[in-house]
Amino acid sequence: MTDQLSRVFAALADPTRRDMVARLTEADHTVNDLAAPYDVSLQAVSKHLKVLEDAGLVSRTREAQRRPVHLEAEVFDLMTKWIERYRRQAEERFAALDAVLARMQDEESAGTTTQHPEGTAS
Amino acid sequence: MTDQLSRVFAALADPTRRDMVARLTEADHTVNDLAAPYDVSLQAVSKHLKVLEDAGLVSRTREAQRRPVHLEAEVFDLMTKWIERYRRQAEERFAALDAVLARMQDEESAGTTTQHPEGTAS
DNA sequence: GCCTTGTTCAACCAGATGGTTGACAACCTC
DNA sequence: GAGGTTGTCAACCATCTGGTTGAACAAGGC
Repeated sequence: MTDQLSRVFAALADPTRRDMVARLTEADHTVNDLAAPYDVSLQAVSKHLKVLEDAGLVSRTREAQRRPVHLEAEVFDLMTKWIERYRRQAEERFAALDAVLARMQDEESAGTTTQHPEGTAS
Repeated sequence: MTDQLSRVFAALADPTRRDMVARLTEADHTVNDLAAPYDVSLQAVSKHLKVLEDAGLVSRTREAQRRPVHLEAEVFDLMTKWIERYRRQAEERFAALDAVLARMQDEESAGTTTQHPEGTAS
């Protein structure tokens, strides 16, 4: 799992980390700050932050003893680009399929052998 | 990791699974079909498919001995909704921050005590 | 009924992940 | 410099993950 896209997806696969990211969209936070709502050790939170940092989702600077955590929102684009690309491709394909089905339906009701009346079908 | 959003992110955190999804946007595939390009056992691919299925990203039907795999593209929306929500929130915050900084810069150059000439600052 | 094709289940293994506790580094304050 | 704050590093542990192999199951084809 070396590529960044994988790391970003993996980082967001954890609810705690997603919650951290959500909170970081509102303001920068220190580690203690971030850890407060969760019922885990500070060290565990520090580990989560490392995962987010390795994925490029956050950055940390130094400010006296504190290490404020800052969201790097541009990384979201990596994901949305991937998702949108394949979503579009899938939608085009499904649209084409629907068109084919509709044409088949038309041909059937303009029809050859079938004997159901045309108005009752849902 | 019980919630679906986590499962979807986790499912796409693997390059092999992302590639499968990408190929499934073009056409449905059987398991054998899907497995062909990868240098792993059929069983491993079957496991990957289980992960994708549990995440709701694909569905499988039966067709003679075959088990065609079909992409369920709507699940993408789950992710894009999450991402877009927080991306927007982050962008708004950063924009507000930029505005504050700009105002501070204005006030400074319109200036009280500072004695640098107004036109040289980048 | 039996063989072939397509797929999954079960058991196992190495390595990653998420958590813990304890030590310690870096920095402010007194 | 002693002492409190803030945060990380190291070692350890249980569980999950992605892979393997071998056996089993399901649905036709013959």
